Order: sequence, then C-alpha cells, then structure tokens
Amino acid sequence: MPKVGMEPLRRRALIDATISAIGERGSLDVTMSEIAGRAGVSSALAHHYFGAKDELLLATMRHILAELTIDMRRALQSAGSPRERVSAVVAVNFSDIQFQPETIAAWLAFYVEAQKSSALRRLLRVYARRLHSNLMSGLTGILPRSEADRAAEATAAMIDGLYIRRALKDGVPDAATAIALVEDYLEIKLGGRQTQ
Amino acid sequence: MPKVGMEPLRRRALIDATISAIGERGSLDVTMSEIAGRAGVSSALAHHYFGAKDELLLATMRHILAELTIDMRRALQSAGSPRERVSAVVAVNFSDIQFQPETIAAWLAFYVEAQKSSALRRLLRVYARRLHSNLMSGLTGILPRSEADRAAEATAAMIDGLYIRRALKDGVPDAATAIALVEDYLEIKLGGRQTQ
DNA sequence: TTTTTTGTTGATTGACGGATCAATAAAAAA
DNA sequence: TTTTTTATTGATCCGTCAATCAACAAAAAA
Repeated sequence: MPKVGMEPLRRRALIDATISAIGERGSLDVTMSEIAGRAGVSSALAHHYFGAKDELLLATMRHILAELTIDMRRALQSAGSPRERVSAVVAVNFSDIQFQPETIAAWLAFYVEAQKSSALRRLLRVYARRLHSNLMSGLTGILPRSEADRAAEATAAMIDGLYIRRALKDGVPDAATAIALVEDYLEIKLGGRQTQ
Repeated sequence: MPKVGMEPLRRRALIDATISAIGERGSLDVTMSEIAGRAGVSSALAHHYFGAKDELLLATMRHILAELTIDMRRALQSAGSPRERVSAVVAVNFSDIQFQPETIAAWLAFYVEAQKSSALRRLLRVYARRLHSNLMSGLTGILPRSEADRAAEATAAMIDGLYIRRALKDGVPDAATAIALVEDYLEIKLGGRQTQ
C-alpha cells in the first residue's frame, strides 16, 4: 500500500489524533500507541516521523498556536476601531473552536508540561506575548500606554481564568457568559473614554 | 527506633514532602520513592499509611485547601466593611504562602489531575464555590445580588488567571502587582457605590 | 516474660510504555 | 531489471514505578 508523499498526511493525522486524545483524557499522559491508533497507524510510525514523544507534543502545540494565530489575524482584519479590535481579540479566544472543553484541557495540560519542557515554555510565552500585544493594538488607541498595559494584563488574566473554570466544568458554562464578563470589565474600564 | 505515635507525624511529613516535590517538579508525576525520600522514610511506609498514590495526592490537596480555609477565615474576621471583606479575600489569595511558584505549580497540576480523578474534581469545586461565596459575603453588601454574582465570577477568574501567568513566570512578577490589578477592577466596579 | 501491636524497610513483582530494530513491500530512480 | 528510497509494522528490549510482602525491631499489653 505504501504510496509516496504520505509524510505530511501522516504528520497531520498524528497531530490531530494527539489533540483529540489529550482532550479526551484531559492530560498529556496518553500513550504513543493510543495516539497512533487513533491516527490509524502503528506507534512505530509515529516514532519514525516525530522521533520522540516530546517532539510530537511540541509539534501539536505549535499547530494549535498556529491555528489560533490565523483566527486572530482574520478577526483583527475585520475590526475597525480600537475598541472593536479589543472585542475581536476577546471573541476569538472564546470562539467555538477555542473554547471547547477538549481544547481547554489540552491547553491546561500543556501549561503543566511547560514546567518541565523549556521548549514548550518558550512556545507558551510566545502565545502570552502575542495575546498581550494583540490586546494592546486596540487598547493603546484608547488609554495611555501604561494604563493600556495594565488593562491588557488584567484582560488576559481574566481570559485565562475563565478558561480554567471552564475546564472544571463549574460555573461560567458558556462562551457567551464568559464574553459578557470580560466585556463588562472592558466597558467600565474604557466606556467613558473617547476613542481618541 | 520505632516509637509509638508516629502515624500523624509521618502523614504530615509525607504530605509536606508531596507538596514540595510537586512544586519543584511542577507536575504530579513525582514518584512515591521521591516523596518518601524527602520525608525521610521508605516508599513502603508511604504506601503503608496512604494505601495508594492517589490517596496521598488527595490527602495533600485536602491539606492545602484546609490551610487556605484557615487563612481565609482569619482574614475575614479582621475585616469590617463589605468592601474590606472583598479586599481581604483577594489579599489572602496572593499572600506569601499561596502565591509562591511552588504552590501554584501544585495547584495547576491538581487542576489537570482533576480531569481524571472525580474525587479531586469534587475537592476543587469545593474550593471554587468557597472562593465565590467568600467574595459574595462582601459583594452582596455593595451590589445587588445578580450583579454581585457576576462581579464575584469575574474576580475569581482574574485571580485564577493571575495564578497561571505566575506559573509561567511571564509578566505579573509579584503579588503586589497582581493585587493591584484585581483591586483596580474592584475599584472601578464598586468605587461609585455606597457601602449600603 | 511472653505476646501483641505499631513502625519500618529491602527486595521483589508485575505492568505499562517509550524506544529500537529487523523485516517487508511498494514505488521511484538508475 | 536492479537498486535505492520511502512507507510501514510486529516483535522486542529496557527502564521505571506503583504496589506487595515477608521479615525485623521496638514498645506496650497481658
């Protein structure tokens, strides 16, 4: 059956399988066999393409980040005013794809793993910085820089916090409620200001 | 060397060792031997007192929760007005003991593990509810109930979010900054209101 | 003193899982 | 056609670790 050009397909299938396996288990200790099985291949093949398990996990995280980046870019393009930019960033973080319990479980698991893996830690910092700067791209049009910075920090923290609470399946059930909470904060924080 | 009455001492030592081991590693996969070693006993003894590893982890989480409860009670007792109560709750969550990277790493790890262990999940829900109701004990004196509820939700989320960011060692370096962010939110949210 | 209870460990078992490797086969290149 | 490259797997090795157990020691009870 071996057809040439399988590599990219297999890599992608393995990454998808990794996401769903992690999402279902709620943690990173899924076996290579489990992942490979879901992707319809043997565990040996997973090792063949990714070397070690760490590499596969890292590649998976990169993939998730890349998708988020794409969504974010699209959302920001169709945002006009600074205020709209801020809301767009918030909305993307709570969009259907990002706010699913599975995806969130994966995020959480990666956060923990980042304590051990410096490569993963670096990746997550990239995400954190990007979220911050995306928020700033709107906020700096409304608040003076230092205040904008603090507002971005607070907003980011609130988003992360709502993610965690979602993972616990306690309180804050849906995306709409989550968005409302963040927007409420933004409204009272930015409401009075003119959009420069 | 065997002296009678060791059980409570050993249990406590093992729990302390568990916390520090988890804190250092940043995740729950520390071995029983590692924990037992830190406590100065053999792994067999850890099993003797706690049965399985799960039990030890659960007991450890219970211990952490219990300490937080004590701190919280003390802080709330010396708070007069509703507004002070809210600030007290915030302050406790960012107190030296609670806001150490080690403790936070442990929290995070337990959050992930909760996906697998229903007993742990139940415990964390208890914590979430308690935080919520502690916040409410102050907020209901300032805002109408439904608004207070939302404010408590937002505040709790922000606290959790700041915890995570601390674990990543990115942004929000110290407790003072974290408190300032939450207090800023509370101020603009509650500032205008009379304390009933 | 003898017996029982409490405390403790070294050694061992058994399972699981990451990683490796030799072997197979189709396709592409020579 | 022969050779090399690409795709793929079953079987296996090896390390780790939770859990168990038999055995020993000190104190308390009988």
